Amino acid sequence: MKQLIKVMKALSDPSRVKIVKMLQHRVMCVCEIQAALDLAQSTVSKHLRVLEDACLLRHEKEGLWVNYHLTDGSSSPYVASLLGNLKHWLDDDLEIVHLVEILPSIKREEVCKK
Amino acid sequence: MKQLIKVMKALSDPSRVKIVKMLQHRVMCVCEIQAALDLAQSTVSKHLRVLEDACLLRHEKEGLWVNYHLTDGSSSPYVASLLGNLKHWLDDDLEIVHLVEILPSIKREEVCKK
DNA sequence: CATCTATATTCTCATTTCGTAATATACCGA
DNA sequence: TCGGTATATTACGAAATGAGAATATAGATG
Repeated sequence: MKQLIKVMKALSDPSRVKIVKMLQHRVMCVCEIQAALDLAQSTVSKHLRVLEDACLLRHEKEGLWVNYHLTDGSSSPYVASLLGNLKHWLDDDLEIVHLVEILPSIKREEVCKK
Repeated sequence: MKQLIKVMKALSDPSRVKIVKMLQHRVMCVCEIQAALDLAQSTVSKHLRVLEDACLLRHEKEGLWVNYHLTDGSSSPYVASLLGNLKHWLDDDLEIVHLVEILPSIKREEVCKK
């Protein structure tokens, strides 16, 4: 039960769902996600932690950057099903469509170094 | 997006998930659910409202009683998928197993009239 | 080592959420 | 219509949540 609740809670926030939808298209670092969602860096960092704690994401360090990507869902049937569903859910949501559209223009070399 | 978040939030609380799992087995009125979960009546009533607002439940009046039951999921793919998944999810969860076990012993004629 | 940069953590505040008790409402039966 | 019962709604407190600012940490580079 605890694990299910953790996954459901993780996916109960629009920003976090948007993060998942973006990561379906490519690996992203924190500052790229921050640029896409227009949130404070600490806010993004915390959202990522919640998603990772629910086993929806993983991260790998690449120098200064930290790359986040979706997991394969092998940690639990909840994660597998929901990540599977989210592959098509919201694909016609206007906000998501827009996010995915601007995704190619968000490059870490340009977005960071403020 | 809003609809998805509403469904996810509705299923982000253990008590509400328990209600869904019980309703898989039979229709229940508020006082029966209250007896099963050992919560205040107002608490149960509010949980039911959240679930119904997310289109996971419906209710029908039967005299003084209000019978709650699961929907068929036709309101949205989110509801359909999650209700579908919840048909087998948690079936081996100890707390859920226990709830389902005591379910037959909870009868409105005995449980109400305090 | 000193410094810059990307990220994580901490602090604080506003909002939401979950719970109960108290009250209001709806419906049944006498 | 009156009393009783089941449920919904309201009021309110404690705890969790989501946001940003400020600070700490980690890694790269000179």
